[in-house]
Amino acid sequence: MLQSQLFTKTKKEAPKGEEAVNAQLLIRAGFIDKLIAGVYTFLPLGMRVMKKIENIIREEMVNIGGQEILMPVLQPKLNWETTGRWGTYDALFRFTSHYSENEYALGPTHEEIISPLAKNFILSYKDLPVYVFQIQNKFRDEKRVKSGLLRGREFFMKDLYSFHADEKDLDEYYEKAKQAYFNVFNRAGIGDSTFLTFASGGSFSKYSHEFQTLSEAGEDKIYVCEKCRVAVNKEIIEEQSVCPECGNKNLKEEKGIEVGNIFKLKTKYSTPFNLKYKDEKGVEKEVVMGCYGIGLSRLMGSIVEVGHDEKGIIWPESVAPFKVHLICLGEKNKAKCDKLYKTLSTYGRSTEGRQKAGIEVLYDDRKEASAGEKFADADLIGIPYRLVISEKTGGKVEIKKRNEGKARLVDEGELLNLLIN
RNA sequence: CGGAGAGUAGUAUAAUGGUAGUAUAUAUGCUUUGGGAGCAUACGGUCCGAGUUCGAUUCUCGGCUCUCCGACCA
Repeated sequence: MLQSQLFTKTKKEAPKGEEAVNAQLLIRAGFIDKLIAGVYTFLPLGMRVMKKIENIIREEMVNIGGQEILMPVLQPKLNWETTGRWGTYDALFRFTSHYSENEYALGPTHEEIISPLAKNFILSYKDLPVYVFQIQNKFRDEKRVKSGLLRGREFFMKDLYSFHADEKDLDEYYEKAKQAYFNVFNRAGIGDSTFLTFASGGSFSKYSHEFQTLSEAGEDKIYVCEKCRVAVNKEIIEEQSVCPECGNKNLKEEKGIEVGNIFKLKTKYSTPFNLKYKDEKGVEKEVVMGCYGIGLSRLMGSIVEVGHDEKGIIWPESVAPFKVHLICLGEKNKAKCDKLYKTLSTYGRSTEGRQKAGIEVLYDDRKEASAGEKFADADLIGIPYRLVISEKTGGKVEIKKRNEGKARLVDEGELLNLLIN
């Protein structure tokens, strides 16, 4: 991608009044734009990050048997009346059609849609277990939005729903889902600061589990057992002030961002929707359910909260909008830069039928920008590898990682080796 | 939902009951290219409504919006 053609520009100043680091940096660098409080446009850079996060999550969900679907955001009142949540779910956006008396909701979560949907296809024990998920934007009428991408009214979420013949099967799958969630957060680069956290289980389970990323920007108080790398949410600390794994009473108070939540619904939604199956003996039984959510946009904000310095964002390579930021200094070097850009971005594409995607490069080819401006933008945008070609680099290329201070000169062969491995 | 603060060019800021200033961005020209370059010229602004006033961006009231704190939160 040529930076001269990028839709967005960086800003020198953070928007007025915006205190959350993720909001400041993502807006300044041109990843997102705020439309109203808690509602953002994802710009080209932000969209690339979002797609990478999405793909990581998709792979992990498919890996535990998830089948992807897409349910409607626009939903009828009836489904919400069936569970009694039309009147009690405060965060539900509700409205009436201008042409009729029909009332609708914008989906904040999809138990009310997936449960009756599943009735069409789950009739027998032979149809179980089954797992479906979707990735889409959700709407919640939050009393108070806050902290940039961390709590919004419209946000991206992955929600997976599992259907089982009995609780034992749910329990087994729940553990698999837990592991898949760890994989997601590890791959997204925040594994080191993300803790499995025991939280309220509602009326049907003792616990649910949250995945909490330690951050000052977090809104939850959690108590971390450093031995077991698990934590307890403050909401249940009255009844549980010791580590549930090892009994350790010496827990450390921290603030966390809830980046994921897994929950055993059991029959909470199968009952109102009459979601049943026939077992081997022909006896009707209720389907047992689980639900598993990850907020993608919140995850993106969390990654920025965890990975930044005073100059800008430091993206983990797995979710960075580009792998390489190539900076060309001086018009005299343009031909050299163009050539390297072409080499990198087409690398491996046509060699002996191997299908490689090429290296993702943002090429700062802007004539008018000064060296300082280009460096400042590179630091702000936070792409993992910065390459520079200038008068000083001679026949070589300077390479510097965003999270390291030192730059060094390499030749093209070494460069390719570094970037491919 | 309770409380607090704030709305002035694209962005960030200053000032004023009487012609709204600066920086940056943008446009043009020239110079410049290793840490947000220089000179010149140009373009561009007081959230909405009502009230007070000869006159309101400024004062008063109402509304809307944003941010923060708290409460709430599958």
